[in-house]
Amino acid sequence: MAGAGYPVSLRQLQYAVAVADTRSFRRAAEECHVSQPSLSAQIAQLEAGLGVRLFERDRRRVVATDAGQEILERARRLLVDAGDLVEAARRRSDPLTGTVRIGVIPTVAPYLVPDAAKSLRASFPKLTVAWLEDKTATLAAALGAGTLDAAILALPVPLAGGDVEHEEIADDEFLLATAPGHPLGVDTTPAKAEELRGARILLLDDGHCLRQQALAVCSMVNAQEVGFRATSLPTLVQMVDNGLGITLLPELGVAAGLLRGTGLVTRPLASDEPARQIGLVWRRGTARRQEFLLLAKELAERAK
Amino acid sequence: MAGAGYPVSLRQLQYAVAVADTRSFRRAAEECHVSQPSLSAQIAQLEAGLGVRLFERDRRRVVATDAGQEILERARRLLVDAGDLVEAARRRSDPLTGTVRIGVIPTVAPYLVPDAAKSLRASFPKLTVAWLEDKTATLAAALGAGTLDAAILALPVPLAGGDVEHEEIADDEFLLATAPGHPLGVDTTPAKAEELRGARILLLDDGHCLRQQALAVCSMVNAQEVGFRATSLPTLVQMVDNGLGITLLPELGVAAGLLRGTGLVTRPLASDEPARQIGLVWRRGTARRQEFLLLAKELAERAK
DNA sequence: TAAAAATACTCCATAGGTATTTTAT
DNA sequence: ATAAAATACCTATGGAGTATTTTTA
Repeated sequence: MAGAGYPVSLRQLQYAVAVADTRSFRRAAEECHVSQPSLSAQIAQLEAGLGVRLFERDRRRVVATDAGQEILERARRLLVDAGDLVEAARRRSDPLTGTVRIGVIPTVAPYLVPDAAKSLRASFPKLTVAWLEDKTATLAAALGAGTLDAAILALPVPLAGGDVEHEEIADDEFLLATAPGHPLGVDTTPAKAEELRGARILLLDDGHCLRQQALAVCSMVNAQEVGFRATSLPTLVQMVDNGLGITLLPELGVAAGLLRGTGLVTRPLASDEPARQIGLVWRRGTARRQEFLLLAKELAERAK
Repeated sequence: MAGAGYPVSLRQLQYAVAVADTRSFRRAAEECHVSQPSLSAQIAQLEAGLGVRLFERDRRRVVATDAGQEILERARRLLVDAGDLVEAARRRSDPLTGTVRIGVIPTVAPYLVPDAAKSLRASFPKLTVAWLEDKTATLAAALGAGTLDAAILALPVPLAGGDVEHEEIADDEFLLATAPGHPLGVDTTPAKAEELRGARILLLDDGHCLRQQALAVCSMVNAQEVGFRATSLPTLVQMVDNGLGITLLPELGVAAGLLRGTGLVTRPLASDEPARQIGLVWRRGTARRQEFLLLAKELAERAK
């Protein structure tokens, strides 16, 4: 078991990952705050220790070899795990303290974060939350890379690689939103998907997961999407208010005042229509699992 | 992403694990081939870097603190992963070479290993296999600890922690074995479990997984186990030959000559009775996955 | 030629060693 | 009294720095 010690060091792996990320020894050295020769030496030593060339150095670019690809992938995971180990120790000496980086998707952030931040500050005064707003794909990547501690996403989590756990925060139902006077808005009983058939539907831009989820409702009845798309929920609301069509809005946003200042009318969807689940997601093995469970509980309270 | 570098080193973690394993700084130092003060210094530095005390040093014993328990667990995983990374590089530069440590359970080893070793030597001449015979629980632990590369076990794998993959090698059917002239042995048609009702059954000692699997067949019909147990299959065969009862034997052993020199009679069990599956198991993330797939294929051929 | 990585060397921070002290039973 | 870990202090390996050369589009 003891063997002869590992012929690699975490620092060397860190440097190698930086080289892979920046595709340059010089830039990697900058990023790691060491001189280029120092970094070169460490990479050379790493390659010697492993008995394998990791990078092919061409004149104007550095590319990972086939073996390098695999080693780098393992190195990234190892470094994330090492970070988790360190973080675990920090948690031990002082739990619910320090800074936690949480990503939130744009269709949830404005309607949950302000309230949540206030509530968390009250419940966990020593915990600082750095909120980050971005689309699902970006957040998922950051989570895997260890630059994000947790993320508030729509479930199920579409994470390519990487082992994650989650805890549900809220069921976010869709509401059918129409301009005042629109025929679909007169009735106030729950709307069946059937009623959308042939209606002019406005949706969010691509890249928003909310778009996919709304499409799932629409596609069932072949509803007709109009030719242009909104880049945010407030824009979408404006467009509907201007009579360009109808849309589906998340209850969470509406409850948080998304419709303030407009004349929009909403109806719930019939209960058999799909709702989207919002959850708090984190890397399995994170040091802060306990905290995230508490956080999720607190957030679930707030979402009601 | 770059941050300030990790305040821990693989070497420090190695030392810490050695201390946890030996429960002594002095013995850990020996195991790591360094002086005791050197190791003490590294542990102190590690504790300082993590901001947490890992070990409680009492007069005559060293015990891991609560935090130490968790950190050590993470450290072990990290070191295994680091070993896999190094191994992955080695594989790259020279695949199907070197030594691979494979554990085998006692009820399979004598009947598969001799043949398999010969066949593997022919197919992969540069690969040396170090065979290890032990019970399932021991092998599983060694696999998790990284002191074993793979194991031939009965499926499903009863691994507590640790992520493993497997590939099936063989379906090992049970044969009903009786002393010559025993009423259950006259017929040669497949035996129904029903027929075992009330019979005096001989089984292996505890700790052998084969015992559990045979019990699964017996318990269904409430067969009666005799008061003593065999410690190995050959002993079991002798006992049956001496008329102490009947038993269930794995086809694999019988095919390999387990009954040679005895008068035992066997009948297959009816096809709806459970057979045990033998598989090759390895840690997920091992560097040698490709080799193990080839190995399993080769072993599956041999098992026929 | 110019930009990037490799080499040459110097320096110092630190892992490791030996000798010794402290501590707890 | 004794066994084990901590401390003191010295050595030397190797990681990091600056200056320079090599390499190749």
